[in-house]
Amino acid sequence: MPLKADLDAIDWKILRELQQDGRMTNVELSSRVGISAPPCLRRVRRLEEAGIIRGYRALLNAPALGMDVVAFCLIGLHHQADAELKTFAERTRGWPIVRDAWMVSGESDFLLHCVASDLGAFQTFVIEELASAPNVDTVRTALTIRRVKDEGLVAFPA
Amino acid sequence: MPLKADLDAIDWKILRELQQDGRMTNVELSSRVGISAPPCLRRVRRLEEAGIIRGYRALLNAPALGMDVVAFCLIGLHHQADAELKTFAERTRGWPIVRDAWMVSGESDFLLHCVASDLGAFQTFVIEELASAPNVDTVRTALTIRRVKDEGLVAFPA
DNA sequence: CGCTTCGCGCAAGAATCTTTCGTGATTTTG
DNA sequence: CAAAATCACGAAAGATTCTTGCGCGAAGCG
Repeated sequence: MPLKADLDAIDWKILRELQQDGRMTNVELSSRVGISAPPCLRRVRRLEEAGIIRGYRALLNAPALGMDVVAFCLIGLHHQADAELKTFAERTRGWPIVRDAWMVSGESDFLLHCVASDLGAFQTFVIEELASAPNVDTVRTALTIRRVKDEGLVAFPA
Repeated sequence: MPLKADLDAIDWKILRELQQDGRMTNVELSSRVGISAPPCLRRVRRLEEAGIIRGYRALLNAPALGMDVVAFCLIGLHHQADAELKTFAERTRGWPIVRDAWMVSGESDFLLHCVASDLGAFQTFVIEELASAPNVDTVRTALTIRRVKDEGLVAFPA
Protein backbone atom coordinates (compact mmCIF):
# COMPACT_ATOMS: atom_id res chain seq x y z
CA MET A 1 0.00 0.00 0.00
CA PRO A 2 2.06 2.95 -1.24
CA LEU A 3 1.88 6.19 0.66
CA LYS A 4 2.87 9.70 -0.23
CA ALA A 5 6.53 8.92 0.20
CA ASP A 6 6.35 6.21 -2.46
CA LEU A 7 5.08 8.53 -5.15
CA ASP A 8 7.48 9.85 -7.72
CA ALA A 9 7.15 12.73 -10.13
CA ILE A 10 5.26 10.65 -12.66
CA ASP A 11 2.66 9.63 -10.10
CA TRP A 12 2.07 13.26 -9.23
CA LYS A 13 1.60 14.07 -12.88
CA ILE A 14 -0.90 11.26 -13.20
CA LEU A 15 -2.87 12.55 -10.24
CA ARG A 16 -2.84 16.05 -11.59
CA GLU A 17 -4.07 14.97 -15.01
CA LEU A 18 -6.81 12.73 -13.67
CA GLN A 19 -8.01 15.46 -11.40
CA GLN A 20 -8.52 17.66 -14.40
CA ASP A 21 -9.99 15.01 -16.66
CA GLY A 22 -10.95 11.79 -14.99
CA ARG A 23 -12.07 10.19 -18.23
CA MET A 24 -8.86 10.69 -20.15
CA THR A 25 -7.90 7.51 -21.94
CA ASN A 26 -4.90 5.68 -20.64
CA VAL A 27 -2.92 6.21 -23.84
CA GLU A 28 -3.53 9.93 -23.68
CA LEU A 29 -2.58 9.96 -20.03
CA SER A 30 0.55 7.94 -20.65
CA SER A 31 1.75 10.27 -23.37
CA ARG A 32 1.14 13.29 -21.16
CA VAL A 33 3.16 11.91 -18.30
CA GLY A 34 5.89 10.61 -20.57
CA ILE A 35 5.73 6.84 -20.25
CA SER A 36 4.09 4.11 -22.30
CA ALA A 37 0.59 2.88 -21.71
CA PRO A 38 1.13 -0.36 -19.76
CA PRO A 39 3.21 1.03 -16.90
CA CYS A 40 0.93 4.03 -16.81
CA LEU A 41 -2.11 1.84 -16.31
CA ARG A 42 -0.29 -0.13 -13.63
CA ARG A 43 0.44 3.09 -11.78
CA VAL A 44 -3.17 4.19 -11.97
CA ARG A 45 -4.35 0.82 -10.67
CA ARG A 46 -1.91 1.00 -7.82
CA LEU A 47 -3.07 4.49 -6.90
CA GLU A 48 -6.66 3.29 -6.94
CA GLU A 49 -5.97 0.23 -4.83
CA ALA A 50 -3.97 2.27 -2.35
CA GLY A 51 -6.99 4.49 -1.90
CA ILE A 52 -5.11 7.54 -3.11
CA ILE A 53 -7.59 7.79 -5.94
CA ARG A 54 -10.89 7.48 -4.14
CA GLY A 55 -13.03 7.30 -7.22
CA TYR A 56 -14.22 9.16 -10.26
CA ARG A 57 -17.17 11.47 -10.58
CA ALA A 58 -18.98 13.25 -13.33
CA LEU A 59 -19.51 16.88 -12.37
CA LEU A 60 -23.03 18.01 -13.10
CA ASN A 61 -24.33 21.46 -13.84
CA ALA A 62 -26.82 21.84 -11.02
CA PRO A 63 -28.61 24.95 -12.31
CA ALA A 64 -29.17 23.35 -15.70
CA LEU A 65 -30.83 20.46 -13.92
CA GLY A 66 -33.21 22.68 -12.05
CA MET A 67 -31.21 22.84 -8.85
CA ASP A 68 -31.01 26.58 -8.47
CA VAL A 69 -30.09 26.94 -4.84
CA VAL A 70 -26.72 26.13 -3.34
CA ALA A 71 -26.23 27.01 0.29
CA PHE A 72 -24.09 26.26 3.29
CA CYS A 73 -25.45 25.68 6.76
CA LEU A 74 -23.49 26.04 9.98
CA ILE A 75 -25.01 23.96 12.72
CA GLY A 76 -24.45 24.25 16.44
CA LEU A 77 -25.64 21.47 18.74
CA HIS A 78 -26.71 21.69 22.35
CA HIS A 79 -24.54 18.79 23.40
CA GLN A 80 -21.32 17.76 21.74
CA ALA A 81 -20.69 14.40 23.32
CA ASP A 82 -19.49 11.72 20.97
CA ALA A 83 -22.85 10.00 20.79
CA GLU A 84 -24.67 13.20 19.90
CA LEU A 85 -22.17 14.07 17.20
CA LYS A 86 -22.52 10.65 15.64
CA THR A 87 -26.27 10.83 15.78
CA PHE A 88 -26.37 14.12 13.95
CA ALA A 89 -23.76 12.96 11.45
CA GLU A 90 -25.91 9.95 10.69
CA ARG A 91 -28.92 12.16 10.23
CA THR A 92 -27.18 14.25 7.56
CA ARG A 93 -26.76 11.12 5.47
CA GLY A 94 -30.49 10.74 5.27
CA TRP A 95 -31.06 14.20 3.86
CA PRO A 96 -30.74 14.19 0.07
CA ILE A 97 -30.47 17.97 0.00
CA VAL A 98 -27.16 17.70 1.83
CA ARG A 99 -24.43 17.01 -0.69
CA ASP A 100 -21.61 16.71 1.76
CA ALA A 101 -21.11 17.49 5.40
CA TRP A 102 -18.20 18.14 7.72
CA MET A 103 -17.75 18.04 11.43
CA VAL A 104 -15.90 21.22 12.31
CA SER A 105 -14.33 22.93 15.25
CA GLY A 106 -14.99 26.53 16.09
CA GLU A 107 -18.24 28.33 16.64
CA SER A 108 -20.24 25.61 14.96
CA ASP A 109 -20.21 21.85 15.08
CA PHE A 110 -21.19 20.93 11.53
CA LEU A 111 -21.02 22.49 8.11
CA LEU A 112 -23.47 21.31 5.48
CA HIS A 113 -23.19 21.87 1.75
CA CYS A 114 -26.74 21.85 0.40
CA VAL A 115 -28.32 21.87 -3.05
CA ALA A 116 -32.02 22.42 -3.56
CA SER A 117 -34.34 23.02 -6.45
CA ASP A 118 -35.51 26.40 -5.22
CA LEU A 119 -35.58 28.67 -2.23
CA GLY A 120 -38.85 27.24 -1.01
CA ALA A 121 -37.50 23.73 -0.92
CA PHE A 122 -34.41 24.91 0.88
CA GLN A 123 -36.34 26.88 3.48
CA THR A 124 -38.67 23.99 4.07
CA PHE A 125 -35.67 21.80 4.68
CA VAL A 126 -34.06 24.26 7.05
CA ILE A 127 -37.17 24.88 9.07
CA GLU A 128 -38.88 21.51 9.10
CA GLU A 129 -35.91 19.20 9.02
CA LEU A 130 -32.77 20.92 10.19
CA ALA A 131 -33.88 23.33 12.86
CA SER A 132 -36.39 20.89 14.26
CA ALA A 133 -33.96 17.99 14.47
CA PRO A 134 -33.13 16.82 17.99
CA ASN A 135 -30.25 18.52 19.73
CA VAL A 136 -29.90 21.27 17.13
CA ASP A 137 -29.19 24.59 18.77
CA THR A 138 -28.26 27.12 16.12
CA VAL A 139 -28.57 27.17 12.36
CA ARG A 140 -26.82 29.79 10.30
CA THR A 141 -27.26 29.68 6.54
CA ALA A 142 -25.31 31.30 3.75
CA LEU A 143 -26.93 31.28 0.34
CA THR A 144 -24.43 31.19 -2.47
CA ILE A 145 -24.66 33.84 -5.11
CA ARG A 146 -22.23 32.27 -7.49
CA ARG A 147 -19.32 29.94 -7.68
CA VAL A 148 -16.09 31.88 -7.80
CA LYS A 149 -13.55 29.10 -7.99
CA ASP A 150 -14.18 25.55 -8.98
CA GLU A 151 -10.99 23.65 -9.23
CA GLY A 152 -11.65 21.03 -6.67
CA LEU A 153 -7.98 20.27 -7.11
CA VAL A 154 -5.60 19.67 -4.32
CA ALA A 155 -2.52 21.77 -4.48
CA PHE A 156 0.56 19.95 -5.57
CA PRO A 157 4.25 20.16 -4.90
CA ALA A 158 6.07 21.82 -7.77
CA MET B 1 -28.87 22.43 -26.39
CA PRO B 2 -31.16 20.25 -24.29
CA LEU B 3 -32.28 21.51 -20.94
CA LYS B 4 -33.82 19.81 -17.97
CA ALA B 5 -37.14 19.47 -19.68
CA ASP B 6 -35.60 17.47 -22.51
CA LEU B 7 -34.21 14.78 -20.27
CA ASP B 8 -36.04 11.51 -19.97
CA ALA B 9 -35.75 8.75 -17.39
CA ILE B 10 -32.79 7.18 -19.16
CA ASP B 11 -30.85 10.43 -19.12
CA TRP B 12 -31.38 10.73 -15.40
CA LYS B 13 -30.14 7.21 -14.91
CA ILE B 14 -27.04 8.02 -16.93
CA LEU B 15 -26.35 11.07 -14.82
CA ARG B 16 -26.83 9.13 -11.64
CA GLU B 17 -24.48 6.36 -12.73
CA LEU B 18 -21.78 8.70 -13.96
CA GLN B 19 -21.94 10.64 -10.75
CA GLN B 20 -21.14 7.49 -8.85
CA ASP B 21 -18.53 6.19 -11.24
CA GLY B 22 -17.33 8.60 -13.85
CA ARG B 23 -15.00 6.07 -15.44
CA MET B 24 -17.58 3.41 -16.10
CA THR B 25 -17.23 2.04 -19.61
CA ASN B 26 -19.94 2.93 -22.04
CA VAL B 27 -21.01 -0.70 -22.46
CA GLU B 28 -21.37 -1.10 -18.72
CA LEU B 29 -23.28 2.15 -18.53
CA SER B 30 -25.53 1.19 -21.40
CA SER B 31 -26.46 -2.11 -19.83
CA ARG B 32 -27.21 -0.43 -16.53
CA VAL B 33 -29.57 2.06 -18.05
CA GLY B 34 -31.18 -0.49 -20.32
CA ILE B 35 -30.20 0.56 -23.82
CA SER B 36 -27.45 -0.50 -26.21
CA ALA B 37 -24.08 1.14 -26.40
CA PRO B 38 -24.39 3.49 -29.39
CA PRO B 39 -27.43 5.46 -28.29
CA CYS B 40 -26.03 5.51 -24.78
CA LEU B 41 -22.84 7.11 -25.98
CA ARG B 42 -24.82 9.59 -28.03
CA ARG B 43 -26.77 10.59 -24.94
CA VAL B 44 -23.62 11.05 -22.92
CA ARG B 45 -22.08 13.21 -25.63
CA ARG B 46 -25.19 15.31 -25.81
CA LEU B 47 -25.18 15.81 -22.05
CA GLU B 48 -21.55 16.85 -22.21
CA GLU B 49 -22.06 19.26 -25.07
CA ALA B 50 -25.08 20.77 -23.39
CA GLY B 51 -22.91 21.49 -20.38
CA ILE B 52 -25.05 19.34 -18.13
CA ILE B 53 -22.03 17.17 -17.54
CA ARG B 54 -19.38 19.75 -16.71
CA GLY B 55 -16.48 17.33 -16.65
CA TYR B 56 -14.96 14.37 -14.91
CA ARG B 57 -12.68 14.34 -11.91
CA ALA B 58 -10.67 11.81 -10.04
CA LEU B 59 -11.29 12.18 -6.33
CA LEU B 60 -8.09 12.11 -4.35
CA ASN B 61 -7.49 11.08 -0.79
CA ALA B 62 -6.04 14.30 0.59
CA PRO B 63 -4.74 12.93 3.91
CA ALA B 64 -2.91 10.10 2.15
CA LEU B 65 -1.18 12.74 0.05
CA GLY B 66 0.01 14.68 3.04
CA MET B 67 -2.77 17.25 2.99
CA ASP B 68 -3.95 16.91 6.54
CA VAL B 69 -5.87 20.11 7.03
CA VAL B 70 -9.23 20.89 5.49
CA ALA B 71 -10.87 24.10 6.58
CA PHE B 72 -13.51 26.60 5.61
CA CYS B 73 -13.05 30.35 5.79
CA LEU B 74 -15.84 32.88 5.93
CA ILE B 75 -14.68 36.23 4.65
CA GLY B 76 -16.28 39.60 5.19
CA LEU B 77 -15.15 42.56 3.10
CA HIS B 78 -15.18 46.23 3.98
CA HIS B 79 -16.81 47.21 0.73
CA GLN B 80 -19.14 45.05 -1.30
CA ALA B 81 -19.37 46.99 -4.52
CA ASP B 82 -19.23 44.92 -7.66
CA ALA B 83 -15.64 45.86 -8.41
CA GLU B 84 -14.44 44.86 -4.96
CA LEU B 85 -16.25 41.55 -5.08
CA LYS B 86 -14.69 40.73 -8.42
CA THR B 87 -11.27 41.72 -7.22
CA PHE B 88 -11.45 39.43 -4.25
CA ALA B 89 -12.92 36.61 -6.34
CA GLU B 90 -10.01 36.92 -8.70
CA ARG B 91 -7.61 36.81 -5.83
CA THR B 92 -8.97 33.49 -4.59
CA ARG B 93 -8.06 31.93 -7.92
CA GLY B 94 -4.43 32.69 -7.31
CA TRP B 95 -4.32 30.88 -3.97
CA PRO B 96 -3.59 27.19 -4.47
CA ILE B 97 -4.72 26.39 -0.95
CA VAL B 98 -8.25 27.41 -1.91
CA ARG B 99 -9.95 24.47 -3.57
CA ASP B 100 -13.17 26.22 -4.36
CA ALA B 101 -14.81 29.44 -3.37
CA TRP B 102 -18.31 30.87 -3.31
CA MET B 103 -19.72 34.32 -3.12
CA VAL B 104 -22.43 34.17 -0.48
CA SER B 105 -25.10 36.33 1.04
CA GLY B 106 -25.53 36.66 4.75
CA GLU B 107 -23.09 37.64 7.41
CA SER B 108 -20.12 36.96 5.18
CA ASP B 109 -19.31 37.72 1.59
CA PHE B 110 -17.22 34.72 0.61
CA LEU B 111 -16.81 31.14 1.68
CA LEU B 112 -13.53 29.40 0.93
CA HIS B 113 -12.91 25.68 1.00
CA CYS B 114 -9.22 25.22 1.80
CA VAL B 115 -6.82 22.29 1.88
CA ALA B 116 -3.35 22.58 3.37
CA SER B 117 -0.54 20.25 4.27
CA ASP B 118 -0.58 21.13 7.95
CA LEU B 119 -1.87 23.62 10.45
CA GLY B 120 1.19 25.79 10.10
CA ALA B 121 0.74 26.17 6.40
CA PHE B 122 -2.91 26.97 6.86
CA GLN B 123 -2.29 29.56 9.54
CA THR B 124 0.41 31.17 7.49
CA PHE B 125 -2.05 31.43 4.63
CA VAL B 126 -4.77 32.90 6.80
CA ILE B 127 -2.55 35.46 8.46
CA GLU B 128 -0.18 36.46 5.71
CA GLU B 129 -2.41 36.10 2.69
CA LEU B 130 -6.05 36.17 3.58
CA ALA B 131 -6.31 38.55 6.48
CA SER B 132 -3.79 40.91 4.97
CA ALA B 133 -5.41 41.05 1.56
CA PRO B 134 -6.88 44.40 0.60
CA ASN B 135 -10.44 45.11 1.64
CA VAL B 136 -10.70 42.06 3.90
CA ASP B 137 -12.58 42.90 7.06
CA THR B 138 -13.32 39.70 8.94
CA VAL B 139 -12.02 36.15 8.65
CA ARG B 140 -13.70 33.32 10.47
CA THR B 141 -12.25 29.86 10.10
CA ALA B 142 -13.69 26.44 10.81
CA LEU B 143 -11.25 23.58 10.85
CA THR B 144 -12.78 20.31 9.80
CA ILE B 145 -12.49 17.36 12.11
CA ARG B 146 -13.73 14.80 9.71
CA ARG B 147 -15.85 14.34 6.66
CA VAL B 148 -19.29 13.13 7.63
CA LYS B 149 -20.95 12.84 4.25
CA ASP B 150 -19.24 12.64 0.92
CA GLU B 151 -21.71 11.98 -1.81
CA GLY B 152 -21.17 15.06 -3.84
CA LEU B 153 -24.28 13.89 -5.65
CA VAL B 154 -27.13 16.10 -6.56
CA ALA B 155 -30.45 14.81 -5.43
CA PHE B 156 -32.59 13.37 -8.16
CA PRO B 157 -36.23 13.13 -8.90
CA ALA B 158 -37.51 9.63 -8.15
C1' DC C 1 31.25 -9.40 -8.85
C1' DG C 2 26.92 -11.82 -9.34
C1' DC C 3 22.29 -12.16 -7.72
C1' DT C 4 17.91 -10.27 -6.93
C1' DT C 5 14.41 -6.88 -7.57
C1' DC C 6 11.99 -3.56 -9.93
C1' DG C 7 9.82 -0.99 -13.54
C1' DC C 8 9.79 0.08 -18.38
C1' DG C 9 8.24 -0.96 -23.05
C1' DC C 10 7.16 -4.16 -27.06
C1' DA C 11 3.74 -7.10 -28.90
C1' DA C 12 -0.60 -9.56 -29.19
C1' DG C 13 -5.26 -10.78 -28.01
C1' DA C 14 -9.43 -9.10 -25.87
C1' DA C 15 -12.49 -5.57 -24.97
C1' DT C 16 -14.21 -1.22 -25.98
C1' DC C 17 -15.26 2.80 -28.67
C1' DT C 18 -17.30 4.98 -32.52
C1' DT C 19 -19.33 5.38 -36.94
C1' DT C 20 -22.56 3.88 -40.47
C1' DC C 21 -26.78 2.29 -41.74
C1' DG C 22 -31.45 0.15 -41.76
C1' DT C 23 -35.80 -0.18 -39.11
C1' DG C 24 -39.75 1.07 -36.48
C1' DA C 25 -42.30 4.42 -33.75
C1' DT C 26 -43.95 8.94 -33.01
C1' DT C 27 -45.02 13.43 -34.61
C1' DT C 28 -46.04 16.82 -38.02
C1' DT C 29 -48.31 18.26 -41.98
C1' DG C 30 -51.28 18.45 -45.98
C1' DC D 1 -56.92 10.44 -41.92
C1' DA D 2 -52.98 9.44 -44.51
C1' DA D 3 -48.48 10.55 -46.03
C1' DA D 4 -44.19 12.45 -45.00
C1' DA D 5 -40.76 13.76 -41.99
C1' DT D 6 -38.31 13.24 -37.76
C1' DC D 7 -36.27 10.80 -34.27
C1' DA D 8 -33.94 7.35 -31.66
C1' DC D 9 -32.86 2.66 -31.27
C1' DG D 10 -29.91 -1.33 -32.26
C1' DA D 11 -26.96 -4.42 -35.33
C1' DA D 12 -22.55 -4.65 -37.61
C1' DA D 13 -17.86 -3.39 -38.65
C1' DG D 14 -13.52 -0.97 -38.40
C1' DA D 15 -10.56 1.79 -35.46
C1' DT D 16 -8.97 2.61 -31.07
C1' DT D 17 -7.99 1.34 -26.56
C1' DC D 18 -7.32 -1.83 -22.81
C1' DT D 19 -4.87 -5.50 -20.70
C1' DT D 20 -1.75 -9.20 -20.19
C1' DG D 21 2.58 -11.67 -20.81
C1' DC D 22 7.14 -11.50 -21.52
C1' DG D 23 12.20 -9.70 -22.32
C1' DC D 24 15.34 -6.10 -21.18
C1' DG D 25 18.17 -2.93 -18.61
C1' DA D 26 19.02 -0.32 -14.38
C1' DA D 27 19.56 0.06 -9.60
C1' DG D 28 20.24 -2.30 -4.72
C1' DC D 29 22.47 -5.86 -1.94
C1' DG D 30 25.10 -9.73 -0.29
